[in-house]
Amino acid sequence: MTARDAGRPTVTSRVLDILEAFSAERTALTITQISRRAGLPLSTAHRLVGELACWGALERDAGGGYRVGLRLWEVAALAPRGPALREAAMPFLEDLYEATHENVHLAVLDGLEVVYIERISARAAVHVFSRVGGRWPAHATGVGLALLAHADTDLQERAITGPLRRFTGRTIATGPELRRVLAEVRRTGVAISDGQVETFALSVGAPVYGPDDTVVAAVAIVVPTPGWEARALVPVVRASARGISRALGAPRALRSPETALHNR
Amino acid sequence: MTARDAGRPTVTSRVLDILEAFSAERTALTITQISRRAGLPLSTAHRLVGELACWGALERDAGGGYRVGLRLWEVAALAPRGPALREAAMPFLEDLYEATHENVHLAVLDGLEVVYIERISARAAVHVFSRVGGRWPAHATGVGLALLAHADTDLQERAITGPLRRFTGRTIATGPELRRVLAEVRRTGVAISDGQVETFALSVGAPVYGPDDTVVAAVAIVVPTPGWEARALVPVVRASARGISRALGAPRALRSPETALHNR
DNA sequence: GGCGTTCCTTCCGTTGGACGGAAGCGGTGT
DNA sequence: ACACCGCTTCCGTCCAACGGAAGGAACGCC
Repeated sequence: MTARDAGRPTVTSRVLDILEAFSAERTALTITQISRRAGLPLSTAHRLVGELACWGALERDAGGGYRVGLRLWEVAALAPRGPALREAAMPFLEDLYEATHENVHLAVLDGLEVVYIERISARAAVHVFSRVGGRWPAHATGVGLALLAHADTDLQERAITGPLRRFTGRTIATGPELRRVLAEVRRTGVAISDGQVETFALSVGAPVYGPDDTVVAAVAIVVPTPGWEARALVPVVRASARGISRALGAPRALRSPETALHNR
Repeated sequence: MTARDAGRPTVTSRVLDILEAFSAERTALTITQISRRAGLPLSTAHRLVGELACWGALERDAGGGYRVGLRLWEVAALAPRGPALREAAMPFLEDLYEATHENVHLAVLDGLEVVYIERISARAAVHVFSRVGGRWPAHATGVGLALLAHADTDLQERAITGPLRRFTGRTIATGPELRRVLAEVRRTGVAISDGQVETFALSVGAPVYGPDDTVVAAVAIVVPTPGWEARALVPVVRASARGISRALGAPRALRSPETALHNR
């Protein structure tokens, strides 16, 4: 599947390997470090990094090291599933934050993981595991369950049959359990992850629909668990998701307000 | 200077040309469009785009077109001058927004242009020209003047001697005038752009200092001009800039609060 | 001061991957 | 049915990418 599956390194794959060498822990690297992490000969890394830096995809810092450059960020700011989505959702996320003063998440699905597009956190909030641009297994979090429940059937099957990483004693750990939870999420329209990532945290998530009426993202709110009831958060999260869907132009969000979906 | 100055197209430069083919107006392109915009033969574009899409730098949408991918955005989220800066500044920007409910900008300097890192806008705000990830000439805006005034001397000279694009009758249009304004900005610590981009808008900007006590960014607030006085905004903007500088670990921001810099 | 280490940069002969014209394919409009 | 447009695949040519090697600069240790 990958371009370098046959051990045939192309120039493009090397360039991408260089970008991949950077991580949240290592945002600044020397050429030598890049060459090691990307598995490239020093002279090759030197040449490619030079070209990338010249264009602005990488930048040199004061010490001579390289960092991800502004120019790359400018291009990335055009990603529809990233900043463009964030832009539309921001007002609603701020409302959600104002209503609770807890952690608010906006994420999309990529494979079996969620990628956090935006995060608003309480100043002195509970320990936050998420990071904008960061990833997390979908089966554990509120946003992840909301996204997975509305994903392609074969993707769901891959999640159900695949290994499920365990974070706490309450993390969903078996396929049948995940299948049951996903069905429940589809029935109620919201996903609740109670103590499945951290024992003392609770997350309520809801799917966000795009113009073609498919689920494109999910919002969630994460709160400390003694002190909040999941039931109390369901209406605001659902309303926020509807608002974002409407802003994105989802037909579904324009229809009858909360009748068919509302159970009980 | 450029890698392709000698008309020697390298693979890396072609890959970057492909990324460059995307713009704010055209966020989705077909292979044919990419090949035209990047000036590449179709088969070459096809091969390179395929590799980029395989890695995740580009993504296919429902219609078969290509968009900037999430994976690229993840890497770009590591840029110190982008998201990392934004993260530290966000609480202060929100305070600034709460205090005025007008447009708040955070930007950095790249050449003679500013690049907007973050923007908070009033829901039904005045017409907004800026865009996150967008560029604007530095000599006209509040953020731009604040940044330029503290930039390298030779960069300032390039701005002063270079052509100055005019937006309104009040846009700074001559070198000597710009030189005078920049000196004024350094003296007062704030930059005021009154009607220099749009006739009925006023902007007050202040520099943000990094750990090494150099100016790394600028904050500004943009308000409609009949209804606001620049003088009234100076304290909040300055306080916000100081707050962000402190959050970034600037020694300067820890020193005596507002004595030496405060004039009158 | 001498020496080892580490990292950056440049050079250049070899070679294998990038190149792109051409042809085939599928969809759409007239 | 034909023309058009865009996507995809193929394959022989050739030149740009490759990377080992050597030189150079900066730092730290004995």
